Amino acid sequence: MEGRRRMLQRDEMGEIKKGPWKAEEDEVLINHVKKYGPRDWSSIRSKGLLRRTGKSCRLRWVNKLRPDLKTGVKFSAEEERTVIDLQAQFGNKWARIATYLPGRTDNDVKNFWSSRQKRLTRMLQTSTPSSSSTKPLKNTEELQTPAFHDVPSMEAPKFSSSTEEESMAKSQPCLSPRIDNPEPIKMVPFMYPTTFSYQQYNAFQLDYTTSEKKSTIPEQQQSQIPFPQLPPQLQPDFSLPLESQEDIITGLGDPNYLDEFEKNSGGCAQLPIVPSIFEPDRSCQIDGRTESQYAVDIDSLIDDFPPIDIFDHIEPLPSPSEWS
DNA sequence: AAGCCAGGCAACCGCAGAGTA
DNA sequence: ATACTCTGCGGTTGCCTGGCT
Repeated sequence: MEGRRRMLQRDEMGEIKKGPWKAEEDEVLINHVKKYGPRDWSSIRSKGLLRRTGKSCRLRWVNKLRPDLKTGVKFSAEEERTVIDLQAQFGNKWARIATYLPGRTDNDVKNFWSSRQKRLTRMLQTSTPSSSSTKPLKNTEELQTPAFHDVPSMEAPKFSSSTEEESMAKSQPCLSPRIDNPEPIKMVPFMYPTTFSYQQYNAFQLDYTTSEKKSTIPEQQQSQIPFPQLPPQLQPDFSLPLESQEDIITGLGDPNYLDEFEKNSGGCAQLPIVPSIFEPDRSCQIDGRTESQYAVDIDSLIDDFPPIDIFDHIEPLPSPSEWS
């Protein structure tokens, strides 16, 4: 409210104008770019063409007026996958990520990502009643990596130079798999590593039941439940290539996977998201060197399912001695 | 019909780096 | 070497809209 009043005051005083752009202003801006190209943004104001700052003009051009933009088109499943993959590699380098998505701006990517994060957060919060739902998030770090600090980190493939990295990325606009591999994709058995304890596994068991529907199985009996059972829609299919299995795990195979996940996982969705990350599952040649490829990298996992404080609700399992 | 809420989006702000006088 | 300007980036905010109650 205060901002809007300030904005109007400035406007009336003939100072810098802010807020939504009018069609006439767009027209002036487009004409300027036609004449001089997309630069000298500040001169637009100094010449008295518009009462907008150079920054504002540039932003308007880059995000809305540029001719090659995909305005009003939702992110496709492919684009979504690319963003997820690149975000895992580059972090929040939206401008850089946007260069791999024709017609998308850094703002688009940023907005897409934050919407996605919000949505995931909401999903997890709805599914984790009591303490966590009322506990405000303090910072982004808390949002991202609560229980992974002790997990060995998986790094994206190393490149010897930024040029190499860039050329790789350019030749692979959709980076899954990230690197050209002439070999057919290997079938990877979906195995639980022997060093991975049941308790650790259980930490990844996301309970998507509501508080009402929450399991009432006594702890003792829980320990008798056979080792992780997946609901049919999340069962890995060993006949599928790795990527498809990854899709099952992350849900990326379905463009509306979040919707479907939200709808269908009314029961206890157990996501076998851990095992495949512990070992490189394919390798490829880069300039004569062998590079390991991971099915899922830890960062993207974390980002895909920001656990927030879901671990607050993991009840301690009975000790092995209590197992019958 | 009105109110609430979440999602989508546009735009602003602060900061940093590059270029230039 | 320094100050200034321009440009670009990432984070954040606030408005609008549609769906739901």
